[in-house]
Amino acid sequence: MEIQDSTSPVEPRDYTRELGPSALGARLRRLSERIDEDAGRIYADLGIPFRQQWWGVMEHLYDHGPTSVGHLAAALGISQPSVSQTRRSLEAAGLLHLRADANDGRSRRLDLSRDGRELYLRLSPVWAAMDAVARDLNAETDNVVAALERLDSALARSSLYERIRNALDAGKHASRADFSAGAGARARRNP
Amino acid sequence: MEIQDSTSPVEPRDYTRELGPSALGARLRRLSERIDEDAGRIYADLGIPFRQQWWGVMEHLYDHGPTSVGHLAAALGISQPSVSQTRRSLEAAGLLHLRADANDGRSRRLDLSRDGRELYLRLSPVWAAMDAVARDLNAETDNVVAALERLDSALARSSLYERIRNALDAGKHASRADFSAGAGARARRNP
DNA sequence: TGTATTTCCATAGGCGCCTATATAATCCGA
DNA sequence: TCGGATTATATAGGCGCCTATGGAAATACA
Repeated sequence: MEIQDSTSPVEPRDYTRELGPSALGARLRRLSERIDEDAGRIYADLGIPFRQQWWGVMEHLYDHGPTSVGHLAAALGISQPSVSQTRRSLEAAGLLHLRADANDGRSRRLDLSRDGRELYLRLSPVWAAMDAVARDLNAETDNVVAALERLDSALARSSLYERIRNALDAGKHASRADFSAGAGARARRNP
Repeated sequence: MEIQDSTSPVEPRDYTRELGPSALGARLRRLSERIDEDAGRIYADLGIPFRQQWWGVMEHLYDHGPTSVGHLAAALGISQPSVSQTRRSLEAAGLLHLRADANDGRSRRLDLSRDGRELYLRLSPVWAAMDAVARDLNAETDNVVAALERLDSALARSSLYERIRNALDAGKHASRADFSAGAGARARRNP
């Protein structure tokens, strides 16, 4: 996975394999990007311009019909500006209509265009195949999705911020000692 | 977790809980961002300007001493432009020195500045606390890190792209049938 | 020695999300 | 009725990574 530079005096390693939020966050991001990239290549192979961010919006509109930016945001669990941005790119691609809401001058009704519906139908079997692959992958990884679920739940119970704050506050005296010991140990290791 | 809009006619749901690469990718990204955000809040609380992307580079330079952009990229398993970009922001923050390599006119030697070293030492106990939290979190989630490891390994064995390609190619005839059935089923559900 | 190829790094632009902010419309209480 | 508070959405800018590209230096080969 890593680029092995045999002339490197330094042993290459995947630094995201270490613990710590920086490593964990980076690792999750990297996996996410790898998955996005691979899925993107499939669309490119099929000659279909498609963006990952379109999927949730398209699916929701196809399944549930016209709705507002805010409802979409709530339904998809993402922020309103994200929906707004997605709406904009979908519209630019001719896949979505925007109309004023008859009952509220602030609100916009979003709906898939004919092209949007056709694209959705065209991609449905692709997504079905992707789903099947993801299911297999999940089984192969001994249910990584459940593990992510557990992580989600754990962070919902107590956010990482809270956890770290508690650790820092609880270790207020001990961390002084750790600071000195840590600094010393680190200083010795420095060439 | 979701914004519950009680006036919404649509049942909100976390769409990343579904299977499929789009959902899985989005879920990983979301977790990554949540973790980044929470860690970022800690630095903000401490009044320390710090960016997530600095961590790997700083740690490596502190531990191993001056090195080149390319070596850092290999060591950290990220792309050279990412290192280049991180180098730039570190330098702008006064945390890193850049020097020409005496033996190769194309290469640059990167090293932590005095300020960079001091920041590293200052943050070490914070990172130690973060590590401990991550360890607890990992235990609480029944080893989510191992699950991510398995996902990494599975994708290294066979990329998602390959897997989806195989599924699409294998289902060439079946997917025609699925397409018709799927389209029909979907069309009926559309209001 | 000259040229083609490779290596190193900087830069540009993109991705999909986020928060912050601004503007306009709507609601509600005095 | 008016004005403050709330709601709906667009826009700006940022994050940390990526690929693609370009320029310069080094290397390889005829």
